[in-house]
Amino acid sequence: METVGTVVGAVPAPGLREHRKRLTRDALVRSSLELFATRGYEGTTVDDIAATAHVSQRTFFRYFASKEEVAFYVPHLAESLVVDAVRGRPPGEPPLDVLRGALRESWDGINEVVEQVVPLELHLRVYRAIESTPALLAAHLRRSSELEERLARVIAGREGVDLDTDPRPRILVAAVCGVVRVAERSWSAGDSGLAALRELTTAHLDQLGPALAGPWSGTRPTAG
Amino acid sequence: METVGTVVGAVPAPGLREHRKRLTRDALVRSSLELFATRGYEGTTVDDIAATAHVSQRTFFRYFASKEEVAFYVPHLAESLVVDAVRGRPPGEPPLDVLRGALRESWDGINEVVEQVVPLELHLRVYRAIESTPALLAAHLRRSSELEERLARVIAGREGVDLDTDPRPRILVAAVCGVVRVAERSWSAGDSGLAALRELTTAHLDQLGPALAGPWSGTRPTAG
DNA sequence: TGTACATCAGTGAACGCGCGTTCACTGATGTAC
DNA sequence: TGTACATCAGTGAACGCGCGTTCACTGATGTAC
Repeated sequence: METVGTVVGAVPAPGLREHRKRLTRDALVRSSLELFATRGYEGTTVDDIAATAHVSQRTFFRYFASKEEVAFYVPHLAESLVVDAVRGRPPGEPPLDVLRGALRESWDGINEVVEQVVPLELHLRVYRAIESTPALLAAHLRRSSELEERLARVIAGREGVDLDTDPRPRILVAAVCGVVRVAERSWSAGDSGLAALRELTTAHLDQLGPALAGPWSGTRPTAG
Repeated sequence: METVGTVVGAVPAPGLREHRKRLTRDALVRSSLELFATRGYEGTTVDDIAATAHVSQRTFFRYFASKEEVAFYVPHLAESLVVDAVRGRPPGEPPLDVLRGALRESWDGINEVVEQVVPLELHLRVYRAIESTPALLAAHLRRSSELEERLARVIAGREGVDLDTDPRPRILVAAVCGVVRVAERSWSAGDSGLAALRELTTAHLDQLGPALAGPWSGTRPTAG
């Protein structure tokens, strides 16, 4: 059943012990997400997760410091890709385009990384549930604000400005992430897939300028 | 010691029972904030709060559904003022100016409302601590996202656009609130008062345009 | 290839803790007459 | 003004619950020789 980097894999042989750790950890993540998706986050206890993954509760806490941590393991992986993408944008590119470009080029990589741990569809079901689960939404927003800080740091570095005296990096990132949040939120209300989220995000980003410029034309934004 | 709308007050006589309820509730809020400010939020139990306010733990839960709720009682009051201010802006004003104007004119009212319940200085100490207390920060951000939704609804109504099909109200609000968050965050890192937060917020809002326009001039934003 | 030892993933059981709830109750405030 | 009753704020004590921790332990993997 498992094909996680066997002999043919391009990654260095992990050693039996490391290999088992990865199996255990992925089993915990998968069990968690399956339970969250079916019974809900609040309706799932750490004991449930451990039992479903066939390990002791004690073992769960060797891998994850809290129930929250396992819930955001997959988003955590995705975030690193976005930060890396920002770092890799061509020098001289205007900062707003840097963020937009980095987001656009991250999607496929995120897709891949997620699939290595859990079925993408399962991740999406849980990701959608974040919005309607107060504890998860709160944690998600707090984590997002940490991501914003990381991104602002990278942007400031790229642009050669001082984050302590120049508020523009944090302001830019806050505005862009705010828009991304709006897209996330609208998306989670429906039942469409990742492609829809992608399109909604870029469409919303294109509306940032028009939304700030006023007064608006009475009926519809500039781009359908 | 207490001068909460005595005989001379403009508000209708509250009745003895209602009056006592208010005293109890305010005592709970004040006790909470004092404990949060000294021992920290995590270091304070609901039993501590009840004991300090000289009521039973049972009574605490008659007034507040959770420890989180009492922590955000004062911000909750302030939010209503901002929403009302948005509603009261002159018709035809461009939406970005509506938000900026509403924020600017809310400060004094917030000040007053807060002082009616707890000393402003105490509120500020706790408000500052939000940023460094993961559980509080998470709750604050989730609550802020609810406020954003309320604001977007009001803006959409004012502008006569449909919130379900036009993303601009939510996008505008998200961008502005994102910037306000950045100001809050910087402010909480220092030890200045409410006036400083006020100035920082407006200054940051003025930087929203420049931050989105790029590439940035190497050294400093347009306005110091 | 084989033996001896070190490391460390996993165990199981028990516990501390604080949140929030439930129960049956008391006594003060409000109201009807 | 006085009495009878209704309402409802507050009580106290006990509890359920799940998170996250602690303890002393087992047994598999890794390594040195």
